[in-house]
Amino acid sequence: MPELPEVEAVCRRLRKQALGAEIAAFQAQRPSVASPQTPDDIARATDGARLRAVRRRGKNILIDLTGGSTLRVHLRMTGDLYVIPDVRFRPVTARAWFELSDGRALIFDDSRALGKIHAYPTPEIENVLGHLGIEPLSKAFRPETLIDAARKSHKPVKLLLMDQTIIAGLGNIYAAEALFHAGIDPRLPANRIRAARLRRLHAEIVRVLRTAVQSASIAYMSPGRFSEAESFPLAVYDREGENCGICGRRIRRIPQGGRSTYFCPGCQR
DNA sequence: AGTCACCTGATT
DNA sequence: AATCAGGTGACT
Repeated sequence: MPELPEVEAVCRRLRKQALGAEIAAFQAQRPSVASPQTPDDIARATDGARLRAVRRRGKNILIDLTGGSTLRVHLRMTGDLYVIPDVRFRPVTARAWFELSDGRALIFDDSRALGKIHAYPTPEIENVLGHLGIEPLSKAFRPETLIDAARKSHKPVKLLLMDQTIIAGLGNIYAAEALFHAGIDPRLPANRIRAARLRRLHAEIVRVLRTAVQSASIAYMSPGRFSEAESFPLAVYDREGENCGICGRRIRRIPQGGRSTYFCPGCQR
């Protein structure tokens, strides 16, 4: 589910459904959702507050509240955040929820229970997220940004792309997809890739993410729970053994940084 | 720079 | 029973 495009889609849906809503109560089915903070910390920051704005920074969802607090929600691997008409309809995988004054509920649904909700004074958010790198869909993300970062790193370029302190929001799927479309072998040390190819990679990162945001926003906004997070075809991700749509060679899967990287040995060199 | 722990559920 | 999963931070 959630890399930058899916998180962005959740933010858009939240704005549509819950901006202005008032929080009546916070409940944590699993206290660790707030760790190292406590459910009481979250309740204190949110009781009686209204949702003022919903922002995204990398894969973080930021909910600014009246009263001066901001919630930071991280979906990690399996999290989702959505509004339902009545808290009694929540799924068993609801790890925490906010009861809204209008009777609805904002559900933090997370089957794997790795996601987090934290509360901070709004101005502190800058420091909390200060380690994050550039937003890849912002104007500030230039080819030179990538070229400079690559020059300083000898790790495999796929791991560079997934480093949140360099680019905020790229994850395993879209890093692999961008590298495929740029024709770059994910194993290449970043500092051994020529500037011209990094320019191409920059363009493909932006293109892949924009496409995915569009797709995810439509998928998440349609009524009911999303089940197919990716409704547009991925070129290499999760396609080990299939034939590449461009050159026909078998797509490979290799471990990188403890996770799977998919790539086409014909197209990516 | 690489490995592991955090969790649950789906798949092999 | 074993392996894998789109993330991240804390270890070695």
